[in-house]
Amino acid sequence: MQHPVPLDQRKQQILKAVVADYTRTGVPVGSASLAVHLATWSSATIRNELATLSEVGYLIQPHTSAGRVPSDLGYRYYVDFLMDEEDVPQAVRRQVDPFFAMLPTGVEDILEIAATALAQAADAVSLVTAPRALGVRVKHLDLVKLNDVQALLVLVLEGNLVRQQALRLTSPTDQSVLSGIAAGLNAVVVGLNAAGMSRLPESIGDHAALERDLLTQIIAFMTVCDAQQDTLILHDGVRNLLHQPEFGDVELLQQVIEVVEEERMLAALISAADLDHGIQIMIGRESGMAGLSRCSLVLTTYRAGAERRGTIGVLGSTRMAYAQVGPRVRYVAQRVGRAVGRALS
Amino acid sequence: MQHPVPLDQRKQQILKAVVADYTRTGVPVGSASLAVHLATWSSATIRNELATLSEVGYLIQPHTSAGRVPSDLGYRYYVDFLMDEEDVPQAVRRQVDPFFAMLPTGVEDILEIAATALAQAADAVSLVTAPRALGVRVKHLDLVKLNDVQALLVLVLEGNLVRQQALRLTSPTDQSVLSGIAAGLNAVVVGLNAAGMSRLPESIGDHAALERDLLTQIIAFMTVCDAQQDTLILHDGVRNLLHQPEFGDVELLQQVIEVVEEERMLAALISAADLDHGIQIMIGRESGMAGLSRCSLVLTTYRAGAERRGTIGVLGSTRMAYAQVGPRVRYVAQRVGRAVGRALS
DNA sequence: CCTTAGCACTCAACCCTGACGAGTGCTAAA
DNA sequence: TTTAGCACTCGTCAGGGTTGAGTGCTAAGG
Repeated sequence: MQHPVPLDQRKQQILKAVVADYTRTGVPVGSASLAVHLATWSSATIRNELATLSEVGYLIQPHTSAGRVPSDLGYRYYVDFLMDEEDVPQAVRRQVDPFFAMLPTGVEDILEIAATALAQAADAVSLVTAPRALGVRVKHLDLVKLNDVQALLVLVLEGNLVRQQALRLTSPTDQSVLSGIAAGLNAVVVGLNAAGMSRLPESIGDHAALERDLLTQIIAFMTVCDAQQDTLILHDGVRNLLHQPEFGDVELLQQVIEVVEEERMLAALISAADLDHGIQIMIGRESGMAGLSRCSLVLTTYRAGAERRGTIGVLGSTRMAYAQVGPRVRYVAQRVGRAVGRALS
Repeated sequence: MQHPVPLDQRKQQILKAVVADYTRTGVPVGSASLAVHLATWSSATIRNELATLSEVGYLIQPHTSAGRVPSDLGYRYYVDFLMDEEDVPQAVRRQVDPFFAMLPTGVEDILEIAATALAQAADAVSLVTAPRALGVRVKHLDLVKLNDVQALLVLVLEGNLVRQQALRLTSPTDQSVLSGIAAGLNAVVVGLNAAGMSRLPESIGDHAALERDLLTQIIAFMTVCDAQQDTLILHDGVRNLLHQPEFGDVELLQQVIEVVEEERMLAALISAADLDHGIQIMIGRESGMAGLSRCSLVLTTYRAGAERRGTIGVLGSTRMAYAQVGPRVRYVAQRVGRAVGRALS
């Protein structure tokens, strides 16, 4: 991001008022309507200021005789320097909290609930990724015979994530033998992650070739799991976009829905986000995604325990109420973190 | 459905031509354009026939000087008596088949792939429910200690469906004890469904109260699973609606998306469908769902093995090409059935 | 009796026009 | 430096005329 043009006190106040007005009404805002809010100056003075704000690129005029609309850059300035975040109102808290009052065991269930809750709380499309823990650890494993050449691996990971995968068997093997191997492996691998397990196969002698082969396959599968973890993206609330005037244009809507349904694009976007600083707001073209030129993303992480973290956030119109959305995303993130942490036991 | 008004040969031919034209163009079709297709009669003759077809309710005139559009009833007559189903073109087969070339283990993965494939093949919103088998049988179970008051039940069901659920422990129990109980239960319950298991707890004496308690909870959970099975509905392809002219109206789009995102409504609809006769087509208001008055559903079952069946189908505009969509839904259903059956081993 | 050419009629869609008004930029005075 | 005043721009909206697709009816012809 390039250095923002500095603004004096009055210009800041006016820019802030433009953003507030436009967010509320969705209509380009003119000097007259600003003059009633900012009674200190006349409409003519404000007009002059608006002209310079347009010159430096913070405001845009849709056409000559229209009011001003904040540009992406204008929103950026607003978000970085002017915005006063609002508390999450009681009404919203009371809407969100019940979702987390039920206590499902599976992390996936919690995430699905979180997506619904956030979509409702922020009146936008919600996005949630599964909690990523680099090198998630094994809590328990089991092997179930499928047929002569395949066995099903059932892995219980930290956070009660359950993963299954078919493993190939080099020779027909009874369920009782598989159970024995599973018990043996459990004694060794519990509490280890993929990296921690990588040396284990070497220590198994030739007398247990099958066991070693299975362990190798298990490690490979866990490595894949690690890599895949944040390609899973849940979303909800596309309907919330539809009652916004800017999406009355079906063209625009189409582009946005295409991006949302094509999870890969979102995954790329989310993994590109820099979430070390609490919350990341991507405004309009900042996302670099053509279809989202009129949309903004507000993303944050949720933490469950010290290590596990996932991403949660919303996708909405550039015109969204940033001062409200940010706190609400954080609020839900905190609830999700707590719920996932609880599920982790 | 009430008795349809019978039509003579010529009226049938004209109705069929109206449906074909309107499906292709999306514009109300007039007597002149029909006269070039049906060169046997003049536009005036056709006009007379159109008038009577309107009278009996098979056609609708948007306004006095517009052409005719098929009514729900008109489509119903077309679908029941006039439609010649088209073969699934090679191009579409080549588009669908690769999806099923990959072989994921989990049934859920297959369903997700199927949703994507069908949405593409039918150019509409696809809907897929999990395969329902009344009284699904247990293949394997395992118990993992979570903490002093909870244990995680991992159930592997027929078809390699894995389900997990936290169970309450009446007293602190070691993992080794839980593993012993799991082994004991496995010897008894494998191959049984919820109903088959219902008598078992009585036969366990007081010396194994914990085991009996856990078994009771497992049975309860399986019963819930049975009931929930077809509330899981995957969908894909909302974007396909957007390039259709009839959904240029955002109002309409909003209603449809609301129904699709609110899975409960779809679940009600699908479970109300009568799928014993191969394929069910619900046209417009026939679905009884207000938001879907301009949409049609084409649903069928897929079978994996003798007992398991799920529902798969599409939701699209009433104006969809029924002659193409039906066969394509069946084609994908057949592929899904085969894939799920294979995953079932 | 059925078919069809001809014709008057209807009505949405389109384009043009002028009035309106919201909003601007500029200028000159306070 | 601020602000009142004013000319100007331009999108929006309503009215009105034209166009053209499509109809229903009628009367003539097979």
